[in-house]
Amino acid sequence: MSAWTPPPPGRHVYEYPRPAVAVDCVVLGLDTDDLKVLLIRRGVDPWKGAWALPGGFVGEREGLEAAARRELVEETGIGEVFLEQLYTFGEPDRDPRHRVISVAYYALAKLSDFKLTAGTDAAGAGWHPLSKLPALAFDHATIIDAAVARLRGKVRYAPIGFELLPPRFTLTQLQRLYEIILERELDKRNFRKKILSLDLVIETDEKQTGVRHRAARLYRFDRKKYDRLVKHGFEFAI
Amino acid sequence: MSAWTPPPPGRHVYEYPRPAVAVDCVVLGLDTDDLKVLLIRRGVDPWKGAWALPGGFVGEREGLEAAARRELVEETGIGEVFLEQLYTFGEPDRDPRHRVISVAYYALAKLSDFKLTAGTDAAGAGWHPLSKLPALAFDHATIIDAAVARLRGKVRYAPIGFELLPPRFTLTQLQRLYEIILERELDKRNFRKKILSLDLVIETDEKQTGVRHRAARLYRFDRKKYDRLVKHGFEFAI
DNA sequence: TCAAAAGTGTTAAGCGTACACCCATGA
DNA sequence: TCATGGGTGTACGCTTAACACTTTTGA
Repeated sequence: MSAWTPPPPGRHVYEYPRPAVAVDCVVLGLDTDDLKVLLIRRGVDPWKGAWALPGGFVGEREGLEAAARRELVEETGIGEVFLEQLYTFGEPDRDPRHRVISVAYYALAKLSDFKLTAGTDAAGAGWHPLSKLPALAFDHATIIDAAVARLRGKVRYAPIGFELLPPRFTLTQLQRLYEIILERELDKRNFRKKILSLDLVIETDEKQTGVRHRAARLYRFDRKKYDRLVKHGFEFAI
Repeated sequence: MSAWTPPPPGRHVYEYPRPAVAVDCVVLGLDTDDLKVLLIRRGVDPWKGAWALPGGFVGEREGLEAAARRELVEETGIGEVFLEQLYTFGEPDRDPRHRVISVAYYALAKLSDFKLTAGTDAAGAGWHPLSKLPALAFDHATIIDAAVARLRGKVRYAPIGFELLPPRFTLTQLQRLYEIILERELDKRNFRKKILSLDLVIETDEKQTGVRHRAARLYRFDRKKYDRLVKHGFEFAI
């Protein structure tokens, strides 16, 4: 940036070839027993017909996160989700035709809010388990790996897991969430003790419904309290 | 693969003005009792004469990290340092004249290897303590904040602190490093116990020199062993 | 009444924390 | 010999980890 020099006379900076700038979104959702990622089917070349991350080019006067949210709504109908910048991918040959730099974002969605059909739907969008992803366009498999690594790293030190659950959840659901993301089993009693000792997950007087065994109590995450504690130096940790 | 080709005639995405893509580098170094950042003086408008991060535009067929390393060498003479992508800043108005998206990197340098004069030198580069930064060009103050936050967060879970020290260091130097970065005092005995228990910092038979009190033993970080442990699931933590 | 998951306490080991004095060295 | 930092151990409290049975509910 600091090395920018004015374009020489007679030429304008816009005459130089510049990379195109895109955003791509890795939307992760939690299913019964695995994480899923939302993919769309590409309708145009290159990689026509392949599965790809939702995304697209950044508008001329549009912020990066704004572009990511716009693409998410346009291509998948998803709005109002947790969205965070992940990494910027800019290898010169990641797009076979011309230089495209992609600012990747990852989003955490409550799967229940976005029930697409299991594989593919009319709009060409579908949830795919991370364990069996189809062939993906461009370097999108790498981008997904980075998103999952970020989630795994961050879920233990930040209360982002709740973004994957409905507003009211059982402690067992929460435990399953950590087990799925961290890929290891947790002890039920120790988990509950730990979670409840943080005093950020508070019990409601509601119970689980539509279940054919003893109904569990529903809890909710107290974000206001969390925000307050963070201001005083509190650090969340599981 | 294929080189960039000029836009074909007619309506095409490439006719639209595109953001320029730059890289900026936050180079952090550890001084006796604070962290310093390497700034250069801008020679051109906008912000002519202001201090700014080293950086510049990404070449047409150049990777992002490659661009960051190139700018670092060109503008400060620094090569061969720890360098990691930080965040991409793309607010539409961050550059007053035209759209520039900047992929920020942060680097950790051994200050001793790059002794510039305390404030400014001939080349217009200088180390500035984070506690009294001059007025900075563009949103560079924000970028520096992000770099420091990343360092603070990461230093506890990854052995990146060593990048700020010479290859042989005393345990007191290492402790000071953590104290400066984390902004809190640590207990000497507990710190040593903890560090040595990780078994990644190993004692050499050398001693500190040029010091007017008892010379401390020098240690080194065993990166090979660390890499080996990481493969088996080990997690570094201070 | 059975199947399925909810809910609940105790103990032992390991880890973090607090704390103070003698030692080696160069000026 | 003095000033400066180097180097060392122990005790206490808290956190983590291991572990199994009873309860509730709907089918």
